[in-house]
Amino acid sequence: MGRRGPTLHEIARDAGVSIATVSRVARGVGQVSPETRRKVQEAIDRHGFRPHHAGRALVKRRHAALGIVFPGLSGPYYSDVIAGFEEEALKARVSVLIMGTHFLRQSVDMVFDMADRVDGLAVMGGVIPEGAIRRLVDRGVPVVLLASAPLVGVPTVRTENLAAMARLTTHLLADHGYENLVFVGNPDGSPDATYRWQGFLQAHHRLGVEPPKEPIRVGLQQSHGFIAVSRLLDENQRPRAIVCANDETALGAVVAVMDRGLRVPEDVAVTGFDDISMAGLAASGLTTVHQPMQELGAETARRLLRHVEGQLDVSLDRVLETQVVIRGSCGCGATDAHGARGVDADTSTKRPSRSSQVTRRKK
Amino acid sequence: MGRRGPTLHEIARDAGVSIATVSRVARGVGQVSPETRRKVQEAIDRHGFRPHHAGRALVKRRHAALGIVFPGLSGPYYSDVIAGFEEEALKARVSVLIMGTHFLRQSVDMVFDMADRVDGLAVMGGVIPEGAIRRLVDRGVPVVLLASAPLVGVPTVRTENLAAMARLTTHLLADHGYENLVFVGNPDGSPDATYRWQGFLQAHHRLGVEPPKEPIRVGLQQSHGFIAVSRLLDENQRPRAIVCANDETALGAVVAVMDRGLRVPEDVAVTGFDDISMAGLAASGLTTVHQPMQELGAETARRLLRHVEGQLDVSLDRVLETQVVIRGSCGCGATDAHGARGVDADTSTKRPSRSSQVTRRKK
DNA sequence: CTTTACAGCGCAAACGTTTACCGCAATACG
DNA sequence: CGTATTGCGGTAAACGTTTGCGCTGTAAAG
Repeated sequence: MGRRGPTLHEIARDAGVSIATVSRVARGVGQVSPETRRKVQEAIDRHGFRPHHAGRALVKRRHAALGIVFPGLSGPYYSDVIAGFEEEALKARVSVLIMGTHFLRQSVDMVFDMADRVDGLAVMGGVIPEGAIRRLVDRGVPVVLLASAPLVGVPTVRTENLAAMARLTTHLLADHGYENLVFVGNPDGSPDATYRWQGFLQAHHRLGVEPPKEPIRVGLQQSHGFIAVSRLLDENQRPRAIVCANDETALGAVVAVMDRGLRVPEDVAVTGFDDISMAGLAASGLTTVHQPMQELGAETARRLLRHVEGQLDVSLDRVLETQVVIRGSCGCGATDAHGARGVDADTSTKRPSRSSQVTRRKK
Repeated sequence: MGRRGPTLHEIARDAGVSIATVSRVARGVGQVSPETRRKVQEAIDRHGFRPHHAGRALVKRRHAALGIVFPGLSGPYYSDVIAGFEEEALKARVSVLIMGTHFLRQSVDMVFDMADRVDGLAVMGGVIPEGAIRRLVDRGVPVVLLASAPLVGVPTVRTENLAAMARLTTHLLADHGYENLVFVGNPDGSPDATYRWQGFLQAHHRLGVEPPKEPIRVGLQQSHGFIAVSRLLDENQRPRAIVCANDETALGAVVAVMDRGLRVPEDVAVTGFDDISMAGLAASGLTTVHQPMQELGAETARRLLRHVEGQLDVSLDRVLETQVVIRGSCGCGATDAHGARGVDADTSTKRPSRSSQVTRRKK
């Protein structure tokens, strides 16, 4: 166990120079004669020398790594955010440490462990308590919050949730004239869900419609949507439309509805949020809100990188735009079956619909 | 920029002891009187001391980190494998470095960079050339191959692809009596695709049926399946069944078929591979092969951990079982619409079907 | 009262880098 | 021919830990 490969000293001995010279040659800096450089380079190649990361990190006081913390790791949402984050980090030649808290209590400790081996940390909203974030920041750890409610003194990157959900809900209420909507999702579960629930409420209030007292509080996975809606229908409380906190629960909801022999959207309309790449597939295509998940990750990485350099205003709160995407599951143009987003996004038709600021997307 | 937080020295000075004692107290080891321990612990708490990772890594010659390398990062497949890997690593209190090569040439260098800062590396099959793997191993880097063709001297963890695909293809050929099958996927793209193509061929040969000369060589994303099948149908070459290399392309294929006004499975049957959680949703539920992706990641992590400890037989080639899952898209029981796997897997009915070793799954 | 044992803790040597500083030799300049 | 200048490259001091070793002093054993 332990170290593999040669050190500066061995190369130095072999090449008959000092370790300083080897270090200079290896990094291609400093004043070294072509002659010496060649000789040293040969020794480096011969031994396959590569500098040990820890030694470098110690003296440079940089880990050359960024960390990102999520509640869990599986699911299309996380993977897209991670992909954007990682790609941007790689460009800056910085490694990415990843962690899912899995909702364990011990996970806060693990986040602190992680903080000790990276230069900066991206933390998704809601995964660890605010107090822990504060302590991290107080320790001097550069932190960027991701999809989180803003916290004073901590830069944030997120997407617009509230207004988008309000527009989507308004579309159901005003354009379709649906009454009796339900909301599936737990507002206390994550900041995203909180804002979406608020947008749902806001739309009702603006239109003078009484919203449901309570959302159906379940998690964000497909199975949660399925179970919640199955139960709802079994109780013979059939809503006209089901507004889900994200696409995965919405897809679960669609299955549950169809499972009871009902049709989407004729009997029950369903909407989602996120616009994951599968959203175009379900039944007649899921009406949802598009948010740029990959860009969310990428922007977070860029900000974090700047934060590490001390070049970021910590009061930053970047809000990325989102867009309502109308497909079939809300009841619009049922003939536009299964719009295939992600398949050919460039040619997707965007045109104003009945409700302004709403994009209708087909094929 | 650089270091934040106090060092052993500052705590030692403050507590009036030596750094050795502080180190011992911080780690809870060695002989320290209760009195001293208390005093030092107070100083540690007061300053919020946490040991600097690089210092420790240097002397312990351990990074306490594992790396995992994929071609890309987004998509349900990777996220599940990663989730399994990460969870297992976390249990061992080891960090996870993640990287997507994005099919760039420079990525091989980056893999070597990564190798310098982890204790072991999991590499997905096909992402970097075999020669690079060899060099990694020669340098003494513990490597475990993931979903790769076996390579002598390098432990491998993978899932059974060939036989499963042969069973699935046999089901289409023999049980359904379909002729004129096409295969969508690039056998040269990844080891998984290679084995699946071979299984497809094997089934044909065993039944004495002439297989297609060539597969339709496209990538593994949904859009690739959509485009490939759209083109195929536009050329008026309608196959009776489309066997896809994975679920995502299969889902793309389903959309393409429906887009032409054709029905799945009545006009064209479609099958996938992987059994991602969305597979239960598409149209009448995707017939596919279930493979334990999360377990694949977890098992890889466990093996890698043992490899790092020098306790792993490098000739290991672990093959995880897979299972054909029959849903509606192959033409079986069209009334079983949209089996919702993942929703309630425990209650899923498993019963022998016409073709042995095949599981029929509904709801 | 002397020896032995051992708990408690400090000293100092690693671990493998980077880099400020300095000395030396060769060149340029007056 | 003496003096600045400059290019090379070596010396050594960090960076922050862990840990083998050895020195104390007190307690137990003889």
